[in-house]
Amino acid sequence: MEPATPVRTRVRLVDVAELAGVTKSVASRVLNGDTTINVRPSTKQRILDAARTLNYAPHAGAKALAGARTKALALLVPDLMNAVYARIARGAYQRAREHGYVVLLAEDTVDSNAQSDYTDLVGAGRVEGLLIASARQGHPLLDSGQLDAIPHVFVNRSVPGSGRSLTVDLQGASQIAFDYLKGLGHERMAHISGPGVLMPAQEREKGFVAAASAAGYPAPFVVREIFDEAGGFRAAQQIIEARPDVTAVYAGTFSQSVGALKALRRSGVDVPGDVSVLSYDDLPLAEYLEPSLTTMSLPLLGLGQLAVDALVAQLQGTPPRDIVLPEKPIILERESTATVRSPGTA
Amino acid sequence: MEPATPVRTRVRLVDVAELAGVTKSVASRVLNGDTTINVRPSTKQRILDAARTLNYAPHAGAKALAGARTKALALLVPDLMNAVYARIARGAYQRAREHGYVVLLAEDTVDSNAQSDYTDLVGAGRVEGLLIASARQGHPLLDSGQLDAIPHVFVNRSVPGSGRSLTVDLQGASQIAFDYLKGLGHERMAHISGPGVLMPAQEREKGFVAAASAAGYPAPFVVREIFDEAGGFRAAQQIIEARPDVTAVYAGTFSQSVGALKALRRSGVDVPGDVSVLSYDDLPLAEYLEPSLTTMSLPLLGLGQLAVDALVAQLQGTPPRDIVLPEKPIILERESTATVRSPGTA
DNA sequence: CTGAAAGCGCTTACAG
DNA sequence: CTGAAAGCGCTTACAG
Repeated sequence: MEPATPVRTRVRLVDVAELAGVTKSVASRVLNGDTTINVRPSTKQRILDAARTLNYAPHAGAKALAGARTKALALLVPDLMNAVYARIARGAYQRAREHGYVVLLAEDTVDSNAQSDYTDLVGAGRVEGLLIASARQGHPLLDSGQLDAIPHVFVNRSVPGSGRSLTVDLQGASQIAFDYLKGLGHERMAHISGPGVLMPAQEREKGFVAAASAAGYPAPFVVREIFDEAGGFRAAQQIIEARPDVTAVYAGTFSQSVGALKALRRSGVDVPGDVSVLSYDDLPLAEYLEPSLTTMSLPLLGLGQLAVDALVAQLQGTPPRDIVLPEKPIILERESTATVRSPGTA
Repeated sequence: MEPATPVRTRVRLVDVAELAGVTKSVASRVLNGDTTINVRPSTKQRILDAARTLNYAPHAGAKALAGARTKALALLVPDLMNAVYARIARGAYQRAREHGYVVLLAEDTVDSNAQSDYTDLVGAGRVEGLLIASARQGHPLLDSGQLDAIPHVFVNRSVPGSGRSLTVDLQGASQIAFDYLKGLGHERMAHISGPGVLMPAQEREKGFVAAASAAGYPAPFVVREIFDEAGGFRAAQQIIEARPDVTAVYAGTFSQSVGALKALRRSGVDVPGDVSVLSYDDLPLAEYLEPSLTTMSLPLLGLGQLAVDALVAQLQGTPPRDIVLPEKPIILERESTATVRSPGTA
């Protein structure tokens, strides 16, 4: 059994140079857009044409070895199945291509070996930088000190002291959420938050509580559950039980909202008649649920795009800094939220 | 502005060799598990220890240049947001790691440039092989002849004549679906199929129609719509309008089912009282919809895993062949399906 | 300005 | 069996 060998032998830089009647050096410089070189436009054109004719694709490994940039970035996400990361990834891909970079996506799950992911991608010299959307507190990469050696950016994660966090203003989002619900006349609200160790959950929670306090409203009832449907389900049960007078629920994720909807329905609580539900993450599905979900839409695509911008800037020597996306999240109103029921109607 | 240079200089093979007191050659062979070499166990151990101590990570580019395998595969999916591909991807990652490979994920959307994706990954020598889950008919890669030069496998896509298709038996799945609905007493069924050009849609459709015909049942009413919620919504509307006597709907995707549920609800059709809905793709969400969705669960993780196995085998010289997953899909029964309503009850 | 040459970090025939 | 050496395809000081 012979290893399958590619049929066609690789087109090399020399081949291009030969066809264009120049040396490798010139061809290399022209192809790489070196501006310090001075070649006749006709020569330049000949080289470009030759490359196109031969379908020249430079060997990434050779380039990297010779000291050139690999023009590759890696994006680490905690969960491929999560639509939020899928959006961020899409934004990152788009923008990366505009910068001439490829993005290599890796799922950095809790049980997968972050260490070997890192080694495979960074240690092996495959990528120039890392977009990390998977950094929870205590993440192995954070403590290993390995990140010191490589340009990186934290996406949708504020890592204290890193100076490299790219985030949406979630406290601000919670303020918007509060104002919206308040505008509908709600006073007794609950918030379905996430695991305490997760920064986004903390931010949302803090902002919501602060907003209520600033408005002189009763403190929202906060319950922390994991970010999936089951978490939302349990959270809603707790809310109904502990605070039956709550008229509005603000949930941290789409999945939690779906779970909450189910729990409320089960308990005979009408949405939005008795309780309004405000969700996160405007997925196509939101419109098709029963009732359709009012959602807070975060600029996720933009987050991915700006993350790439920030990383590329870092690669070019700009000192890294924390960035909070300027775009405000917006609320897309659907059926799950409504004016508060008049007191005593229930 | 200086380019950010990594602080630590790279640990090379020589460094490991030196520390272990051997030459590069020996170190290389030992590290790569060359069995033809004969070294004392103690020497071998010293080399391994040295590598670990120094945290040695071989430069992927240099290895590739020197003719070694890159130990990297690329997976092309049409849509990152689609949970089906996320599962396939997860399966592929797992298995690839077991084989010592990295998987680079790329979203190969209709409007993205498949050509440049290809060039970036294959042409640049970044990967040894391609897992293609994005090949629709007329896909640029299919006609360009470029695939001749690289080992590849089509995942969940049967590309006629390729001899490299890895698929689930969707006709068989449709047979199972039919038998299930028939078992519930349904006779007048409809099928929400997908765009005619997509092989999976064709297979499902063909199998369902054939099953009905073989059983001597009326031909199912088939409507072709795109694979998302909106498609399912429109499809259900057409079904209600054209065939109000239909009692069971078999939808090709989860999203279509969600859309269909909404359309039925809107039209006052009770699910499963009036019409049963059988969906595909057992997502966590299925349980939380109203009513919860009965789904056909495909061995998606296994598909990703076997795809990697097949590609790795190909890389080792085994002639490629079409493979149909042996595992049968299973039906997870929930609330959206029920025994047919007794005739005339409506 | 331009081209010849060195060197990036590996692997693997090949000679000893 | 083992080690010195060539070579993979590039880039980029450096000498001319």
